[in-house]
Amino acid sequence: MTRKSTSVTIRDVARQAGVSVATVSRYINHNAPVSEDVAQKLEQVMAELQYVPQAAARQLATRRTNLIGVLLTNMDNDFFSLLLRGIEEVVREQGYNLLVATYHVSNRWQSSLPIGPHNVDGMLIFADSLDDKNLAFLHHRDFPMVLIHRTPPAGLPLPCVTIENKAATHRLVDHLIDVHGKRRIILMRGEAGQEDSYWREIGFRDALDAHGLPLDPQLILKGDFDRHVAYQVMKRFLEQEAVPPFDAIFTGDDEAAIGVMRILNEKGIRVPEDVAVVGFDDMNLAAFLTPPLTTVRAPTEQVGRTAAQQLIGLLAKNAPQDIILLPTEIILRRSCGC
Amino acid sequence: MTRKSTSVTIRDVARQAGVSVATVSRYINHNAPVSEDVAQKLEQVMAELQYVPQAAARQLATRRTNLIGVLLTNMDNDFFSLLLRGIEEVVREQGYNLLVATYHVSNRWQSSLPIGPHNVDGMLIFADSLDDKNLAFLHHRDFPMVLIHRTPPAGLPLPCVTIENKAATHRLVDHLIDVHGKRRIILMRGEAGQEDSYWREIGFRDALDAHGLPLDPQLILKGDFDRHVAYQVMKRFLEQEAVPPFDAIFTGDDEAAIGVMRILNEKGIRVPEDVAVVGFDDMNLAAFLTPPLTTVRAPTEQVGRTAAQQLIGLLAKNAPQDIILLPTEIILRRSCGC
DNA sequence: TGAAATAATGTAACCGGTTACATACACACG
DNA sequence: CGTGTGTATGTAACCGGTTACATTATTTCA
Repeated sequence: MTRKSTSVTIRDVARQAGVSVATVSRYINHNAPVSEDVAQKLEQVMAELQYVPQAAARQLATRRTNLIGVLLTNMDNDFFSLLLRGIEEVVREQGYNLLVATYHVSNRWQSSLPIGPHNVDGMLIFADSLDDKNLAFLHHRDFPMVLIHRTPPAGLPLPCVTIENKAATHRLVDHLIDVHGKRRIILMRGEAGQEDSYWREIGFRDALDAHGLPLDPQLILKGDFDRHVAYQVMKRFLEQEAVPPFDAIFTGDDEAAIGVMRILNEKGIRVPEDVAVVGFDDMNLAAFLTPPLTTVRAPTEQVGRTAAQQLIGLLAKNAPQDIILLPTEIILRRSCGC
Repeated sequence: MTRKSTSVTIRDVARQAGVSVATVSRYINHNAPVSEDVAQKLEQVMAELQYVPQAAARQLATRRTNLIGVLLTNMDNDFFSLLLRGIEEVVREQGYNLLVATYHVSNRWQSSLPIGPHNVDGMLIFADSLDDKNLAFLHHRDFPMVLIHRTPPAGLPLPCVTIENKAATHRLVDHLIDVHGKRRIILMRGEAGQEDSYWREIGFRDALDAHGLPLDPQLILKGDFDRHVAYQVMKRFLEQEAVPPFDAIFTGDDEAAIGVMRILNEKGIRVPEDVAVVGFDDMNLAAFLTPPLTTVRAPTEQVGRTAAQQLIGLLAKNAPQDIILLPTEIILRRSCGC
């Protein structure tokens, strides 16, 4: 019994069942009628031989991979757990498989993309994981893509799914000013170039403008959406010679809020009595911080689901919606003084 | 310019460069020397044509997919964010791509596995995502697999990576008894059949035995490693006619601890003054709960990395270590009374 | 100087599916 | 009874790479 080493092929099945490979293929894919007795015979033979079609061969022949790619900037955040959950759910329901990779614009050393037309049928692209040049190239090749938490660059009509950042931040800052009487609010930015960070800043500035409040450049810090960075930056801010007066902090996102609240606590500055702190995202932790964090709820799982649906629609040649802006909602907890 | 619709192939490159496809293939894979001038010409032509080899064709020819599969039970937990992070890091470094799927023993309706030998070169299997029958079948086919948070069933010498559950739980319960004088400790189990849950229970019982304490069956609850389930179960427990006395709760994992602490808070039962609460995992949240949660730190990201390394070792025909038990560490915080 | 070894390249079979096209057969209809 | 229509099936080309084997040119060495 010197088996040919490799696995059982469609030809083995065909031979065993006494039919041609075409008939087997047709039966497997249900794309042509097969007589009842042949069907039964095939069913039996396939079970007996434990036959499973080789994905690569099928992909080569059909020029479809049945794979959806997801490109993330990194996975260093519980945020991605939610996003992936939403994506995975839809992808699985629709009979696709999921290829996950990380990549970042700044990865100059990486020659080629881990996923792309050679690999997957379509691709979800998170934020700055891919630069405009690559984006343009792939779009020119008619490669189906949906952007997540990023709007398309000028001239590239790519569908995208993101969240409402500006108005929510505006309202949150309004709340700090109107309800709690705050006047000197620190703005903590996310990573440079990050779109969420950009729109949150615009919302922040608009709110200040609307109340005729100036934005003191000394009160602009850079938290990078990272708790450790935020901790260090805030520490340095507080340990300056002359600390500018401030009565509230918009931390950019919840991760940064965690770092900020820790250093405030270490310095004996009370939240919310001495200073109000607000975040963005409403991640799992937010409600459990001390005090519970006032923030903006981002429907991250829903973003994942929606983006996956859009992409799979694209693959079925459905015209996509250009831009989907999912609504966000202010969550008032203790940390702002409420 | 009526292009043949599909993408540029290795034959296009060969023609354009005036060499044979074999030479192109050799140059791309660096598995045979190519003269300097041909190399330069190819470099130029490939850049010009933006050539990227088709993964499916290569997979078919080499019978390697360059893909690692991960099978999870679900993604409803920040736990998986950490696990995937560790896995992804190693997989990327080693030049593989990552296919993520969810599956569960109980999914009877799903006919075939989303990932397997037809799909990937090897596979990481988390806990109960795959049943013994499938496991045995795949192992019989010499399919490279590594189990995560699960030891192999009898007779199947599969490598596995998991954490030290029993001793850590034992020490944690010791601590409750010895340091804080607890005598009536509630045991909250995880999902039935889950191996972590099993060993934690063993550790729990051993600790009680070692102190000559009986385990009151009334104090055994089922939290399913889920905050909502734990909340409801604990609620029902507290709303019984005659609530059995208790002075501490081992919640099984941190997720359950969250649910338990919430209902205790609602009922006006103080932690740790009235009752001590301890968890397991030390997830991101644990340190931020009120009070901060005493728990066991599980090196989840490290588990992911290690499992991925083992699997990739297997693919390179390295003999794997049979069972890798990563150490855990007790983290004492406020919730136990410390 | 000629035989043998070495280096660079080409030819064509092969991986395991899908599918266009051909074929064979049954049945209906004028 | 010949022709037409429809159904079930087979044959073989094709998808786009890899690689065994053959071939040619160049160098080495007895």
